[in-house]
Amino acid sequence: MPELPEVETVRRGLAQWVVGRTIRTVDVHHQRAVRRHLAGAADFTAGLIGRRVVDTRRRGKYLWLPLDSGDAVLAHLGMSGQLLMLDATAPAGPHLRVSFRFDDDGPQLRFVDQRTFGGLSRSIGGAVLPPEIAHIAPDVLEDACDDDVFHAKLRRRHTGLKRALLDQSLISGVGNIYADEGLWRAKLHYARATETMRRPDTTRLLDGVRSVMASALDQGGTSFDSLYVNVNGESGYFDRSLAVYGRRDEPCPRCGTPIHRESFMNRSSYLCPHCQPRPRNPHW
DNA sequence: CCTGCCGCCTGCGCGC
DNA sequence: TGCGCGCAGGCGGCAG
Repeated sequence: MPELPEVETVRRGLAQWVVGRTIRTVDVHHQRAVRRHLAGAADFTAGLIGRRVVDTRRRGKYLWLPLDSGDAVLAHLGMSGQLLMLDATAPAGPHLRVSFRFDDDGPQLRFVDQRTFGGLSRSIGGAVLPPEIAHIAPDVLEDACDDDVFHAKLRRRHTGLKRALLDQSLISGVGNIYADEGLWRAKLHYARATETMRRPDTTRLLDGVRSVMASALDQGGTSFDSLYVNVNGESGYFDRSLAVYGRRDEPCPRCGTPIHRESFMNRSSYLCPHCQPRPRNPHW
């Protein structure tokens, strides 16, 4: 499940493999992969051929490849999307959605996505910041992410803390896994009413999210010696760095209390019932 | 305007 | 063995 560290790992891989190369052909193998390109697959492709990739950028879980035309290839990996660099002779595989060939006949860029929640589009004039993601707030690792601004927005909300953390228009890059991990590090409960957050609470929360993401990034960013642009959440840090996510009944690394799994927002939330006590006035 | 819920997808693992 | 179901979950759209 790609969240910010995984997407950033992919972006770094792409920076090595595609910047400076010119697109020769683009094949859309599955229409759903370009559904966000409203003008259709043919239009998506037409504006890419002959264009040179000049950079790689990311905000939150979105990444984009600015082109020399001023447009950009905008990508979201969804639940299961991968951007892979593969030799032309590599087999297509059942989940191949879009493939890019370059005019140097070098490794191809392939968008592979089992569950098809992800997708690509061509963002018109989106090289600097695609207008399609104007509603996405700066992510937790950006300089543009102002902690005071986030705190003020949080206090104006009337909802639970985890819901707010997952709202990409408030702060971006955080998904279910890093939300749970960040809340655990900050010793905060997911149902804490956002309007009751004090500045030190917000500081702890942001510290928690940033630190867990930083260590994930450290451990995810080690495998660029092959053509494979790592997006697979199962590899590397996934098992080692997580304190609570997916660890029901295992001891809390801090206090030993068995981790709880609770259903919240129709998904799993993992927490330590001792370190993260339920607030007196929870906001579900 | 704000909040919260639904639908979109596929593969895996479990219980009967 | 096989079938059905729950689960994984990000996000756009929309209802209230």
